[in-house]
Amino acid sequence: MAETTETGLPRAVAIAWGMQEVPQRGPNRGLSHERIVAAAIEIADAEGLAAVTMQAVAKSLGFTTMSLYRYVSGKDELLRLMQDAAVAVPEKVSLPGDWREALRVWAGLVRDAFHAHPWVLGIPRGQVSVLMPNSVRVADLGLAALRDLPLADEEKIGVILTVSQYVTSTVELELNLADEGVVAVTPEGLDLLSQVVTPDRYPHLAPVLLAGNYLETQPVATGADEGIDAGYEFGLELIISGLDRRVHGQSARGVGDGA
Amino acid sequence: MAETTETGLPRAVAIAWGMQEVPQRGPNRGLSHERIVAAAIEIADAEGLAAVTMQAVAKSLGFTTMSLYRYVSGKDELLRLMQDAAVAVPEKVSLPGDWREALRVWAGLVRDAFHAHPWVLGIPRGQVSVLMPNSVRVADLGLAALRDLPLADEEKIGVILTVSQYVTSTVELELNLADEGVVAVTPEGLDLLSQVVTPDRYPHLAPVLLAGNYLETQPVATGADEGIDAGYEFGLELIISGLDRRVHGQSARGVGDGA
DNA sequence: ACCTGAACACCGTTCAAGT
DNA sequence: ACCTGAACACCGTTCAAGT
Repeated sequence: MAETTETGLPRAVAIAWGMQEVPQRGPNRGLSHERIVAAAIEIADAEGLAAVTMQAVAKSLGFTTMSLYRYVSGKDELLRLMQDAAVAVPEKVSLPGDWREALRVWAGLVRDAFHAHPWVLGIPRGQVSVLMPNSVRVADLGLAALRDLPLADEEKIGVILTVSQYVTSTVELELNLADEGVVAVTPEGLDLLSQVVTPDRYPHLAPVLLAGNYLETQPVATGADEGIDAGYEFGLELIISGLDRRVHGQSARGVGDGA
Repeated sequence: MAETTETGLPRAVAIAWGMQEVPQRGPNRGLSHERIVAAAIEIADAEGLAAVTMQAVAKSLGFTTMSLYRYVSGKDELLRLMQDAAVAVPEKVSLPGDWREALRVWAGLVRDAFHAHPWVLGIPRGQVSVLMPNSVRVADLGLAALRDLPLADEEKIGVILTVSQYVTSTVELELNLADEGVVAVTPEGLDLLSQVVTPDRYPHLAPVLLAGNYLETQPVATGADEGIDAGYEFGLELIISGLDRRVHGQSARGVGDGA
């Protein structure tokens, strides 16, 4: 459904790759896709995604709101461009030789990008394109990390999708907790809650909640990042471990070679 | 930061558990939290999240927009209540004895819930509470699936977080592709793209893209669900496999120290 | 007490007009 | 050609007023 240009690509993709030429010739007071996206990102970094309105972006550039529409078909398109620009990864990246370590580094790069621009996670979904420049770059790096693994291309892509999805949702959860604040639950609140989260209705969770292990596991409470990072690594290692096992041929099928 | 009621719980949590009493006595023409949330969900199911405006919800109930504000502090709170109500899981669920199979079933329940109300994924983040009724229910079931596993409570919670996060992002990706449509890329578009996604700049991805394996792996193109489901199961099995290995005492890090 | 009516500030987007 | 000005339809939310 994404509007396709005469080039056969979604407009945002064409723009991001610099293929959507701005006609030129005329006054040209200096507006461009790049400047618009950069201004929008600056606002998002400073004041959050909600502050990114067409009027605010235009104003910060010294233009009227409507001038933006000559470069961007609407706010949706601007958001897509912002999203891709924000998940940039360092120009030079050297990945370790061991695929497990390389995958950890790669996951860390993705995670860092989200930490640098957390508002990316607030962009309405259904607007991500795997064909945008930075998505392509990240995918390429991911495949590089798995270079030596005896897997089919489709499987490698499956792995990097799984890992990047995992990283995404981990950061998302992290941010949710950070501003929702488990702190919002006072001891009295917990007391009240335990009247309704009873062992007979929630036999497995109730004991954990009462022991304080449920909310404590949701980090932030301590203010330290330890809990968060531990949770992040826990899941990542689960995936890596599962992949390791699969590669060594001892999944459900059977036990393989002794290599 | 979430506004806390005098009960010591976030307002949305109190409402969802039925602890936020509506004062009563007076005209009372029949509005209630439940009816408002149900009406909003009906609109979201039929026309998408964007169609859920305070005015639309009120109108569908035959009330004025402002009447809603007596029950709900604002749209944010309404969205939180909708979210929790939407991820409901069947009343009676029997999980298989084997934890691997139980985890698969559990993940499937979560996945079904998102499929039934895909707009849930469009709700702005930072508004999820793990203390809402259905979240608690789902967590309880997840712990039930892991009942017999020799893991600490914190670790079990880590596992169900990892799995539910994975399921969430899988469905999200799936929906993105469904309405973004890889179809939007014509053969000419792919041609154009290959001029910029070159083997020298993207050594690992370019060959895959040219072979058609990149976009094909992103399903939908075929219209069949096979690709999607295969991708979903691939990642899930990776996690389960990793967990299995961990439980059996041989993590990826210490491959050397045999079982 | 519950609900309404009118109003406010703001948003994305259009269109015709200026240079 | 690029940009502006005025205007439109819509949104969430407020406040004082009705019953």
